[in-house]
Amino acid sequence: MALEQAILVALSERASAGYDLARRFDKSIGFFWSASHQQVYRVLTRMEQARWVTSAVVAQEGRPDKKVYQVSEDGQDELRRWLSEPTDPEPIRSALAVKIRGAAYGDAGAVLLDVHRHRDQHATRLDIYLEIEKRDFADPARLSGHELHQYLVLRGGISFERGFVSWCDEVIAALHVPASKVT
Amino acid sequence: MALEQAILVALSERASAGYDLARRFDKSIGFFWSASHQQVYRVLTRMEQARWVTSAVVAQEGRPDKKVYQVSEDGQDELRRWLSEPTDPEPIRSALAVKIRGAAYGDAGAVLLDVHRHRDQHATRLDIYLEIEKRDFADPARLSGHELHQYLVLRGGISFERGFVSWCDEVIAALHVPASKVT
DNA sequence: CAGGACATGTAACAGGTTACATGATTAT
DNA sequence: ATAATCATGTAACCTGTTACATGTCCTG
Repeated sequence: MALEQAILVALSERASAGYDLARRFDKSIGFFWSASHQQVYRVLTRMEQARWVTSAVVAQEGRPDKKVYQVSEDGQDELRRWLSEPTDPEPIRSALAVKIRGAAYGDAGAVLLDVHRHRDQHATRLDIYLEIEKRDFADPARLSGHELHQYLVLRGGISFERGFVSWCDEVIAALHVPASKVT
Repeated sequence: MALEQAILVALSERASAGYDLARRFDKSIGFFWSASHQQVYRVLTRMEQARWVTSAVVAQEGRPDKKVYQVSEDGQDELRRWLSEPTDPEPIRSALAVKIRGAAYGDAGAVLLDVHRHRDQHATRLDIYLEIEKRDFADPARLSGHELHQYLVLRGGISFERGFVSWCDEVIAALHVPASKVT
């Protein structure tokens, strides 16, 4: 129910073809709402039928034509409506947490290895966010409007990734067999 | 793909009927992997066919019979296999982040209100976790094995909720129109 | 000439949500 | 009486994933 709205936000920021949109869902907007290109195309078709977006075919040189979508007035209404409505809390699904909790029923060492892997992935993601923060939001005190909003979402990502990494470190510290216990 | 394994972990901790399992997915294990009772029943049926679990009907006085499930040897094998396998990162879907990012295209005040709501929900959840920590894990240095694992997962929840609340506070501080700007 | 980027999709399936259905017992 | 708790499900639907399909152009 919210991929539609995420697309409305993305298209409000910039009109795009399905392909471009799908790539934007691999970064930027996709950092907070992931979607595959198949999903994007399917939903875009549905949204055009509902008249939330309109499309215009744009011819290009040396490349296939593309269908550029933009938000219609109905789409703007819908986005406004959704923004004013309370969101219900997202269900949590952390396979890593399930694994840690169940580690005693299998190879706890393998689970620890996986915690390491996730730690590294999230640390990498954190670095990307910190880069973006440095590059695009050097002076946060002066931000306002849309830029401020983007910055705040990025801050959420930074805080989330930092928390994840430090949790992994705590798990690693607790489960990594200390020398005193090996004997 | 991981509800099966979450159920295997839950049933390894304690054999249960579908109804009890479903309730445990409303708390405890459900804090990290949510599932509705319909899902639990459906997957349990599938798992019994795959012989990962076995069931025994237990008659009760003054209450309907219940089918108590327990993990079979095949189920234990499957859980061990899954625990040794790398988990891929969970896709992130935060409708609240999408909302904040799109706040400029609608009523930013309503979005702020929703941020407050989420802040409160997560603060409540944090309190629950802190209560559990105090009650069940008073002396974390002495924990080992399964109890330690449970504790570490709880620590993850605490860190996540704390991070969420402080992110909301940052958003509220940044978007709450300061008196100097009202004039 | 092979591989990757550009561009748009379809089809089958798996996973999750919402609504409905049944029936007993216990507490208010 | 009525609602809540115990207990187990079915059916329809929506969302998301995986695999497949097609064709052009540009770069190495």
